[in-house]
Amino acid sequence: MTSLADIRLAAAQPTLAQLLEGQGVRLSFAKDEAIFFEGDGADSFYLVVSGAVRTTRILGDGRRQVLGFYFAGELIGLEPGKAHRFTAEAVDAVEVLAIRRSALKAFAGDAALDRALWEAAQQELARAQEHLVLVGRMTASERVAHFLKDLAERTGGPQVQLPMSRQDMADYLGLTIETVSRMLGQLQSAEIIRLTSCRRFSVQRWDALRHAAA
Amino acid sequence: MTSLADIRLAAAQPTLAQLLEGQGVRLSFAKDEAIFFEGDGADSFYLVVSGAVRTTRILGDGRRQVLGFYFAGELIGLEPGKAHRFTAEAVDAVEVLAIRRSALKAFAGDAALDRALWEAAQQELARAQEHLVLVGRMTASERVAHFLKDLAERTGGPQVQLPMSRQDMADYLGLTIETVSRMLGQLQSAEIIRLTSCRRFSVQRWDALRHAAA
DNA sequence: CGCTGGATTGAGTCCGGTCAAGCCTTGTGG
DNA sequence: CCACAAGGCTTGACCGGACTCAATCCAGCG
Repeated sequence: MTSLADIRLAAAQPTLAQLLEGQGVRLSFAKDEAIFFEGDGADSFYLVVSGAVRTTRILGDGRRQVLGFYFAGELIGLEPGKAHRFTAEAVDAVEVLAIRRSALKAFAGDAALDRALWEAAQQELARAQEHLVLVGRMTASERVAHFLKDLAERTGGPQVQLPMSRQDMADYLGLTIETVSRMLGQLQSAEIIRLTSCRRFSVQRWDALRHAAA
Repeated sequence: MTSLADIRLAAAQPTLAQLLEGQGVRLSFAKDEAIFFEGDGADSFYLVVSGAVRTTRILGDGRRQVLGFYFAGELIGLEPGKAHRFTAEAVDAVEVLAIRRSALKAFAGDAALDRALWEAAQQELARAQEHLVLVGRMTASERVAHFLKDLAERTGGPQVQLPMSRQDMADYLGLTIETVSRMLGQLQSAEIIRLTSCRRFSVQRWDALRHAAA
């Protein structure tokens, strides 16, 4: 059910999902399937409809950095140039809306869409910068705590699902799976979180989690 | 002297500096002076005219991450929201063009400017992501080599100036000044670079430098 | 020429990585 | 429905690269 307040809010700041509704092509991807590869022609944007997507860069010797995780309503493919600068893969079963860049050009002059894209790009930059501080200057336990806090805040519920593997988390945080596992153990011993399964947790003490994330 | 080719190029892809020429207010800052602080209202963009600027984030306990260095022709202040999310400081003597965001709105519809801003934002995102890979997954020597390579490529000349201190470099790379110093020493012993002074170097073997940067 | 602050160098420590073993969950096939 | 296999996760022991602390060097500047 949609309230009047919701309608006003939507009118003031329509989301990308709303603006792009009905546009583009719906595509499905299985767990670990690639949506696009680094080097592929970047002729489309992808709006995540459901599931989780990771973007990654692989170095010659196999080292991997996860640049980001994307959930429903988030946009992938904001890149300069005509080739993708990283790979995007489905973390679990994923549905996306693929929108050709050329199709967007047809909207030129749509102020609401322009504005939403501009905001999304700036938001994306802000996230990359936060991520940089995390990886550049925080300890292993701070990184893991920060990651869990972010995820819990994005989700909202008391039980938080971890769609990604330990390897994904480690490569996102610039750590190893062993270190991630140990830090999770520590946070649990400190009764800050509780791992109800290895892909699901709940926050026991929010203040302590925020403090641990520094 | 401006050739016909230059004019055509400028017409095809005018730079931000060209588009904003004559706009805004020229400001000067002394070494280490702040252009704006984290938390300040973000009502302007700043186009660097001369000198070098660093953007930084400081954590509660004094740890610092340098998010980026900006040189002549580059734009600072692409941020969502109305408050700056980091501090910008002059690395050496700096001149900038301060342009009110509201003044830019007056240009709405200027397709060339819109396009240039959009490109700048995407370029900035790409740089942040490269930086993330550097800090998240590269060794100390790779980080330093990569930094020197980037700087040398941006500069062009055989002699490259380092406007920033070792502390700035360390905080950009997620290392300590001692480690930066040691890695510089190693690169010099390997005859890949030559430090003509501690703020100036030249590349001896480009292939080796690129290789060391992985 | 001496002062001062940044840069270098050295010695020792520690956090996170590596290697290895074992556990637990999930899924599959008898 | 259970046995088993396989892959992901955890745990432990040890190692090493980068950090810390400290002494010294050196360049720029008054």
